[in-house]
Amino acid sequence: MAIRNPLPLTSNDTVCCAPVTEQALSSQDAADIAPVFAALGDPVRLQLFSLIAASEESCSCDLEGPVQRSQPTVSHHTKILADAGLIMGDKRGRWVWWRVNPVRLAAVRRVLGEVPTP
Amino acid sequence: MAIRNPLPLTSNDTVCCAPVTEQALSSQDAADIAPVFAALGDPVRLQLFSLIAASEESCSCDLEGPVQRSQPTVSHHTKILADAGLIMGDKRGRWVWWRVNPVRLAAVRRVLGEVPTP
DNA sequence: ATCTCCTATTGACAATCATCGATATGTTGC
DNA sequence: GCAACATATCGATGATTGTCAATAGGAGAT
Repeated sequence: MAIRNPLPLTSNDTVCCAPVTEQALSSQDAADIAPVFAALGDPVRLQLFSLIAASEESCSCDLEGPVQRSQPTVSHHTKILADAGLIMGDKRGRWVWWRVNPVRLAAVRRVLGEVPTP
Repeated sequence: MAIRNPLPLTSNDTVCCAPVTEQALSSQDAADIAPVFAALGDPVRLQLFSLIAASEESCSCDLEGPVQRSQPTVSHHTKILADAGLIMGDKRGRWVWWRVNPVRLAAVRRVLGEVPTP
């Protein structure tokens, strides 16, 4: 369940780029970050992400019902969310438990120009 | 240059849904909001959006250079960003001047669970 | 070991999308 | 009116994507 890194994070958890409201992105940075937004850009994945984000942990078996998609399709979408670094999976026994990656979520917010909390 | 409304805003500028960190989205809400993230999910569009967001106003003629795409392609992408409500275009003379829609941008941040600024 | 259950992968297909050349629309200046 | 320019639309094409049936991989239980 390794996480590739389309939105690079430095070791101290800051983000690669300044908020878009402050500085335009280079083509390279845009190419790195866009997949994270694309991951949230599908209705099924956005709902899956919200289901996982709204509770501490979610089993995959709890996700198929709400989104009304087949098991392979849900697995496909969780993989895309995980590759984007937005969620992390933890296999315990037969189940995979998903939770959001709060650092990545904060990074996405910051790219959108969130005012830093003082 | 009318704006369709995939992410409904009420008259008082609040958002349709609670942050995903607080409550999961319904299928309907996810379907409404996903196009906004999809609009940011293309590298060219994300860079265009950042170029527009980083300055008060941007002429279309200033956008083709940085993203290295043809005029029809840039026009296509600005239309998608505008349909998502993320940018607004103002035609003055021969040029269209683009600026971000701060309300919509704040709404997107809020969906991602931004802490409300007190 | 075998059976059962949960998840991931493969293969295929229809649908959507990004891209650009050509063209249309509309505006400015002469 | 006419020429020049900025933007939008159309049509076509190659690439990507969302979906599911079928199958494989792995973990617990008996």
